[in-house]
Parts: sequence; structure tokens; C-alpha cells
Amino acid sequence: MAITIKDVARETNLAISTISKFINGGNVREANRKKIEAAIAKLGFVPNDAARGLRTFRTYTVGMIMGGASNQHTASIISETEKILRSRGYSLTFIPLGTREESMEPYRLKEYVDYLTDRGVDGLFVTPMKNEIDFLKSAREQRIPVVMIEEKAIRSEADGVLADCAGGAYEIVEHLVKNGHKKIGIITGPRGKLTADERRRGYLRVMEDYGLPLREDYIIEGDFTGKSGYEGMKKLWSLEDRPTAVFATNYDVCLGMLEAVRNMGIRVPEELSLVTFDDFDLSVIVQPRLTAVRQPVLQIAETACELLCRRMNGDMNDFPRTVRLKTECIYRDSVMDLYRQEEKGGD
Amino acid sequence: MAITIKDVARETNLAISTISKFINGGNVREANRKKIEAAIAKLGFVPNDAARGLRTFRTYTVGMIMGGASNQHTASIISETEKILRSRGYSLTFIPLGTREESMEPYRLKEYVDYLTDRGVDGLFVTPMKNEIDFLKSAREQRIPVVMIEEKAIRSEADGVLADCAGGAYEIVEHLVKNGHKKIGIITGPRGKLTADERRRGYLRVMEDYGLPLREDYIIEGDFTGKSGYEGMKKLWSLEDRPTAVFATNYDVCLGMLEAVRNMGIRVPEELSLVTFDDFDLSVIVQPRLTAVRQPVLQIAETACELLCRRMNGDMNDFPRTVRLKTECIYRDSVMDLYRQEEKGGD
DNA sequence: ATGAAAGCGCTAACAT
DNA sequence: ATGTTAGCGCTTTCAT
Repeated sequence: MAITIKDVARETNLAISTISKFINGGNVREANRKKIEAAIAKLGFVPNDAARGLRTFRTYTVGMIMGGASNQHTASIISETEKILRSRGYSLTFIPLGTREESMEPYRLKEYVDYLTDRGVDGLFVTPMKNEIDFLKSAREQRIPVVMIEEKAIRSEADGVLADCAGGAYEIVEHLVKNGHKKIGIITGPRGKLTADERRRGYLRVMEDYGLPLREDYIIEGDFTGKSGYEGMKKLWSLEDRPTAVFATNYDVCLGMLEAVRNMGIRVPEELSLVTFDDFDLSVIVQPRLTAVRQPVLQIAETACELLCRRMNGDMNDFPRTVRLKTECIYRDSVMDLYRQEEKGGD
Repeated sequence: MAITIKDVARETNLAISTISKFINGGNVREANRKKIEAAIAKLGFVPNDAARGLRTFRTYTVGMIMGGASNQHTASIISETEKILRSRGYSLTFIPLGTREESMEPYRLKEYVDYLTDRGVDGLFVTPMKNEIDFLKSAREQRIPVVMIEEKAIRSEADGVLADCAGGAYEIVEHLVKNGHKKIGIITGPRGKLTADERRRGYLRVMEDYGLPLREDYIIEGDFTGKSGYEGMKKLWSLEDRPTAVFATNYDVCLGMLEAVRNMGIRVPEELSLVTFDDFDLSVIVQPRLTAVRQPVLQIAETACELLCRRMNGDMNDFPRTVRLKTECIYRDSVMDLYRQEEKGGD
């Protein structure tokens, strides 16, 4: 950091303001442009962001508060987001939310947002596990734009980019129905969390549209943790009239569910069919390979960056905006075709 | 960011420099201390890091270049590191290396280091997938301390914190031997990568110490990717004289190996015993549960932070330092006891 | 212990 | 198009 704009000015015999202008894309005489470029290269000058930020009231930094990336899905979003942001001149200050083993630390969210807005960020990505009371307060007060990824604040105080959860859930549950399943269990996410509610809604709509009876004992209230998946599965299997298929509404729930399935020695899909939201990166090694809803992670990242950058540039045109991205169902081996089984004379 | 130190000075009728002194832990009269604290609380003053950094030539930011966190192991390190650093007043600028699906992007490492040192960081954590030529050059020139996590630069230009790989590998391979295995395959990491070389060494030492013949066809040269695990396993299984056990030297290799095992319908541990480096967070759902070497992730994070903070405070006392942390073997169900099998009259 | 003032590197308003 | 200069918020001598 020894080389400053002053050194470049001296080297080129130009005023520092001219150098500054050049750096920021202003017009300079062709001859000077070359001189400046040469000097910058020779000296290895890099603008000091702290100094620049002091004047412009910008930090060229974007904060990101997100789950601990213990799955490919989240990891891809982080990775892609960082790459795009960096290409646009922002670096990423990252605060990981607790990983699966730890507690969910739900009540820290506001603290993290405050921390980042205090330290200074030009924008913020947040993917809450659970919405806290007015956790975006400091961002709002300081007019720091926030884009929520994979979630949407109830009070529309931020933009949101998320998958079409209801649609994805609908499609995958419908797949079960089309394969002859009528007794379908679901392990849900926490009430009040939009993505959770929507996935539940997708399930409910399929049941409604196909005229299938809604059984309360098949709807397990979970909270998107592995534990709730594990216990939910146990509960479902302990029913007298067991479901023939279960829908896990996110990655962690699915993990817990699989653990229970394994512990109880349930054969999939012979005894029980399984589908899940969030594509399972380890599906290649999990027996059998899971039929799943895949979220368009790259698109989510791109859209979120695009939106946040627009906001950071002051374009609040369509605020608050909620962008929905289509999901994709990946059909694998975890669903039994009950019709075919019947033909074969099976149970 | 509207409230500045000036406002606090005005509110308290003290000089700016006194407020500054107080903020930085200097001595002020008791009465003034109270006045200042009250004013800060009332106004909600937060020091501007950009301005502060402009004077102190610090950014209060630490860079981290690390794998994309697609497994629990990496996620825990990132999460823990960020938490510790934040408690010490640093925020984390994160650059994820490519996730598993993508290319390894090995030749970008230097670019990332340059980016971070240019943007300005007080310190740097790096976990390279592969060492590039002098990728720490810019950090060295700018005297930005670097702590390598889970790796150690060949040229000792940085501190390193890593698990006792050779020891861990030794222990887990020895476990195979103790269970009667003599024909043991290994899928290695890339030559020249310290952690890879050490894990290989642990394997070799067991073979040496127990007087087991070293068979070249059992040593598969991999590169720590899932692909090499997959292909390595296929190669091993295609041998006329197959190994009875295989050692996967990292998480990704293990994943690939498991995929191959699954595709070829190999029964574990009946036909083949498996052990792996890096504890498998999904071991609960992988059939059978894998015997693995667990790295002390929390300790690694703590030690790395401790070391980097010392360096950032100018304490280069024991530089360059390499800290070794003991691993732990988790014994599960993926290893067949060949002795017991013999008694039973098995093959 | 407190205050006055210089200046970190940069941008932006204004003057040329 | 280029130069001059003030000042962003803070730390840090140097006086007092």
C-alpha cells in the first residue's frame, strides 16, 4: 500500500485529480491516458479503498449472512455470488450461520445484521433460518439495500429471490400420486417461514386437486432441522396405517429422515417411497438415489446479485421485488410405482 | 454512518482526540469516561473503519481463501474462524474455491491472493487445493501475514496449522492390518501437496512396520478429486488379485470411491473394507457407516486464529511455525475383521 | 489528562 | 482537459 495516487501524479507530471478522474473512467487526453497507464503498471498502483470509501461513503463491500454451507446447494450459491460480486468490484464479508451440528442460533440474526451495517457494507444478502423481529432495522435506517435469498421477509422491507417452492413441491408430490401413492406423509418446515409454508402448500394442493383425503397424522410439523426429519420419520412409521411415501421438505430434514429410515431398516422404495426438496448432492452414494426438487442455484445467485447491484446503484424502481425461479425435478430411484407393482401381484 | 467522533465530542464538550483516546482504550478521567459512554450510547456512534484504517494502515479485515464448504468439515472451519475473528474485531472477506462440481480452478489462487492484498487485508488464511508457483508473493511483499490451514507451503513462507496426517493415516491403516488385512489399496492425493504426501507416508509406514509387501498396483495416484476416487476404485476392483481393503485419503476421494462401490455393487465390508481420511458427516446415512479419521476442526480454527492474530500484532517470534494437531479415529462398520471371518470358515 | 492541528489517500467542486 | 484545494473521520504527535 505504499504507492498512492500521488506517486502516479508525480511520475506522470499530472495532477492527482487527473489521475483520479482517469481511474474512475473519466476522459483524459490520449497521450496522458498512456502515460498514466504506464505509470500505474510500473509502480503497481492500486487505489486505496479505505480512502476512497471515506469520500464516497461506500465500502465496496457486500455482506452475506447465510447457512454454514455444509451442503452443495448453499456452497454453490455462496461461491457463485462471491464470483459475480468480485467481478463487479465488491468483496464479500461473510457471516456463516451455525452449521448443522450446532444450535440454529436463531436469535443472532439481528446482531449479525447490525454488525455488518456498523462495519459498513454497501449491500446485504440474508438467508435467515427463521425471521426475527425486525432484524433488518439497522439496514433500513441506514438505507442499505438487502436482498433475501431463498426467503422473503413477511413485512416487505427487502427484495427476495427464491425458488418457486409451491410449484416444485407440487410437482414432486404429484409425481408420487402419478405413481399410485395415496398415503403420502410430509415433514414440514417451521410455520411462518415462507419457503416452508409454500412447500407445505404445494403438498396440500396436490392432495386437494387429486381429491386425496388429508390426514393430520401424515403431516408432521418439523422445523427444517435434521432432528425433526429423524423424529418425524419415526413418528410416521409408528402409525398403524403407514404412509407409502414421504416428502422431506428440505435438505436437513431429508438427512434426518434417511438416518431414521436406515436405523429402522426400512427398504426404499420397496416399503417406502421418498422424495425431497433440495437436490441431494450425495445422491450418487445414497441408496437408492433420491428423487428430488432441485433449486436453480446459479440463477438464484445471478438474479440476487443483479438485483442488489441495481439497488446499490440507487435504482429502487420496482422495490420491493420478489423474483421467483422455476425448480426442476430430478427423477431417480426412490419412488416405487405402485401401479406396476400391483400388476406384478405385489402388495 | 451519520454519527462521527465529532458529534460525540460536541455532545460531551470534549476534544475529538480525547474521544479517540477513550475509544482506543486510553486513560480518561472517570467523569469523562461516563460522559463519553453516555454520549456514544445516546448517539449510537460507531467508529468508521475506513477512516480509522486510513490512518492506521489497517483494514480490520482478514481474507480467507478456502474450498467451497460443501462438506461439514470445511464449513465448520469457516464458521468457527469467522466467529473467533469477529470477536477480535476483524471481519472475514471470503473467497470460496470452486465447489466439487466445478473445475478445481487451481491457477487462480495467486489471483485471489493478489486481489485480497490489493483490496487490503490485515491477514490471510489460505487452504490451497494445490500449490501454485509463489502464490504468496504479494502477501510477502506487503508483509501481510498468512496462515495456511490444512496445508503448509513447501517454501516456508507462511505459518501452517494442520492435522497430523501421517499419524492419522497410520492409525487407520494399522486398524486394517490389525483386522487381518494384508492387501490394502490406497487412493492418494496429488504429489507435492503436503497433506497428500503425509497421508501416503502414513500408509507406507504401516506396510513397512508390519512387513507387508508394497504392491504398486494397490497404490493409485489420485488428486483429491471425486473423479480420481471413482476411477481409482474401478481400477483396484479390476485387478486380478483385488485388495481386501481400501484407504481413501480425503473426503472427495471417498465420495467418488463410494459411488464406484455402489455402481459395481460391491458389498461393504463383506467383500471390501473401507476407511477414509476426513470424517464423513453423512456417515449416518451411508451404508455401512464409515470408519474414518476425524480432523480436529475446532482446534484447527482456534489455533489458526490465535497464530494469525499474533502475527498481525507483529509477533513474528517463532516464524515460520507449523502447528500439528492430533487426529482421532472413529471406528464404525466399514471394516471387516478377517480373523474372525476365518474362524467362521469364511474365505 | 486534555486539546489543537496535521495528515492518511482519495474524490469532487471549482477554477483555469 | 487539467489543476487546485477542501475535507471525508479518524489517529497521532505535540503542546498545554
